[in-house]
Amino acid sequence: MAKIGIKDIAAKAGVSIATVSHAFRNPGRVSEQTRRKVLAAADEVGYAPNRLARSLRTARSGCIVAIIPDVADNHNSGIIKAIEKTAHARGYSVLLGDTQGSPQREREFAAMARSGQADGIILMSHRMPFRIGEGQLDIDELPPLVNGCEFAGYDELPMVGIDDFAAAVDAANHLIDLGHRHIALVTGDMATTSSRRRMDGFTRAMADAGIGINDRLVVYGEYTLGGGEAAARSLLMEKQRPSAIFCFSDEIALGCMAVLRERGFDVPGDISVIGFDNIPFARYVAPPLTTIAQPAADIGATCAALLLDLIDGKRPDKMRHVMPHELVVRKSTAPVSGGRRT
Amino acid sequence: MAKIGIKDIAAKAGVSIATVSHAFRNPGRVSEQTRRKVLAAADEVGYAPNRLARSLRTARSGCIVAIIPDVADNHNSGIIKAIEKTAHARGYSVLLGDTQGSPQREREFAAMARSGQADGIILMSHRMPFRIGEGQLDIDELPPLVNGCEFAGYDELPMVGIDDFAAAVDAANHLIDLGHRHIALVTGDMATTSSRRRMDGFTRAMADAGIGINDRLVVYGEYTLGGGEAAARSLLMEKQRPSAIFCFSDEIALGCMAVLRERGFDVPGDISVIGFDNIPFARYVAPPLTTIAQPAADIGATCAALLLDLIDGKRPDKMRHVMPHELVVRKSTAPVSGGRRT
DNA sequence: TGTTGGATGTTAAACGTTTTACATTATCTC
DNA sequence: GAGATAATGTAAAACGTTTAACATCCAACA
Repeated sequence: MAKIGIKDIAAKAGVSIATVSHAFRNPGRVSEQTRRKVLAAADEVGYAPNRLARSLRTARSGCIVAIIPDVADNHNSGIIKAIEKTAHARGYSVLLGDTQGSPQREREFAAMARSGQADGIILMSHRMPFRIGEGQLDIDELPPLVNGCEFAGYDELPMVGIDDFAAAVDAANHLIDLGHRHIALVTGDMATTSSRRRMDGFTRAMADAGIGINDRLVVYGEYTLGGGEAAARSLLMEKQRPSAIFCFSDEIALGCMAVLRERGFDVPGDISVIGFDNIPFARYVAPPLTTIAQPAADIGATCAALLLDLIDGKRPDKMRHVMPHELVVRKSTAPVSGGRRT
Repeated sequence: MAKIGIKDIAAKAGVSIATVSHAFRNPGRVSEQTRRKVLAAADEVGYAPNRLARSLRTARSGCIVAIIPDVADNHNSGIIKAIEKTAHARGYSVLLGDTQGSPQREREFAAMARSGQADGIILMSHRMPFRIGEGQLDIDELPPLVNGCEFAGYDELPMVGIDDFAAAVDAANHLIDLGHRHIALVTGDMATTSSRRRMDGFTRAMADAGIGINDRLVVYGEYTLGGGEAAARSLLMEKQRPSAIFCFSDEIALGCMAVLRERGFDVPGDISVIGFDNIPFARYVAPPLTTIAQPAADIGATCAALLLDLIDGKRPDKMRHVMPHELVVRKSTAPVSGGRRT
């Protein structure tokens, strides 16, 4: 059985292909009787209209591409799940653009929107994957694009994410309020705007509290369990031991906590640890992790909704969508212990 | 600037559109000189060939769809990451088919392969999303499809996954060897073939050891942290308390361990817990989780490689690809304690 | 010198839809 | 019964590529 197309259905139902198309896409344009005839014929042979042909004709692919550094990251996967969900609800499919941080792959995925393969882009990166200006693309000629969690440098693009600066301030203040003075920092990739803003927030909070930052206690890591692990090891080699560690992600925090435990330190008895993201695991680990909650599902859903609106030609009413974050205090942070004060 | 197409490039370079196409797709068919001319023209205006038109003409979309119950699940996300990686390496994109277990959505995603939107399917479900036989599709008319981790009931389809039966036997024997007799079981969705086979393996191991299974100690849960949590709560209400719990996933295990801890039970002192999957977190939690490791990355990569071969018309040399599993003994299991023997 | 054949380029027909513009009826209004 | 209007169907032109078939040119060869 060769591939069946609209022609076959037309022949089978004894009508023209235009009528078949109308029967599907445009009921009302065709009598109820013929419509049923067509649908019956289609159903009988299991006809599925060719999406490519349709998309070509209508210049709408029905796909969006989500450009994301790592699907396997817990926070990311929560976001992308929400993206997929809302996209699907509105009839769109999502192409998975896992880049592993490679700018080249970011560009490759972004190019899908220029080749018609996708109608828009959710970009969870701080890099603009198109060449803008100077004879190249103009900023308002870009395909529909929304920036998720990161800022690619163009105010003309909608972006959704939390206020990383304020969130970091909250995290730092929590530690400071508990009496901590020797606070270590474990960052993720500092190329990202989110990490930079968190860093700024931390710096500000410390300054406001009149606490100096010990450079030897800030380690520039990466957003993984292994990153946290390595960071903790290096931190423990310092003779000035921190009484608290602020980690830029929960995965980092869990990595840290594992080596702390292994080395015989009690969390939070000896060292407090605060994470970031509030991934589902956070409340299940021992001790349950104090962290800054990000509304991953909302972020993803908002990104998708915004993008689809953009595709539909609706200008968003505001460009910066800052979602609420929240300090979630659990058991991994505690007042600095008098005995161990260093 | 209106959308630029092959015609514009042809005009710009002073050649026919056929030549432009050849210059890209088929160098050698065109002189080096004209080729450069064309590429220059294309580059100047940033021409990107329309993928839809190409796909329509060549009947190749360059996409595959990965049908998976939940991207946010740690084990799944590892698999899909590998799928994306190998697909990308071979020039394919992956459409994300997160189904949340809905058969309807499974069918919707699968339909993408019938409508030309995707060239093949990786199906991580036990349900066949097409109607086979009885006047409908014949089994060898299916789009290229490989079964990942689950078995949809057709030996004609390649499948890749571990030997769930043997893996469950290994897990059970580990517990049995440690002296456990009152072993609880927390399953995931029992509709899946993987869960069933694990159940069979467990049953067999227990039978072989001459240990009766206490029905009150098997709880039919779901593959989530919350599932594990609920299961543990119900298990602790039994007067016959288990000395060990075999969980069908690490997430379930971590959910269990959290409530055990909360209720004052020591793992593994009071109760041993063994998981399944060996997600990255497993070795970072406290206590580090004993589990059955699945080679998630290999599974994903193999699925993708197999599918792409299938698309290229290569018949796989074997249909059943059973990947190695491995018992990873960490600290969440221990010999049954004499004192607490119930 | 006429023939062959490779190298290079072009024409035009697909691919399977959607959609505009038109044709044909049927129905209504006066 | 004429004319207008609505309802329904169809022909054909797109959409932007790829590719088979054909055309031209020129070097090589007998």
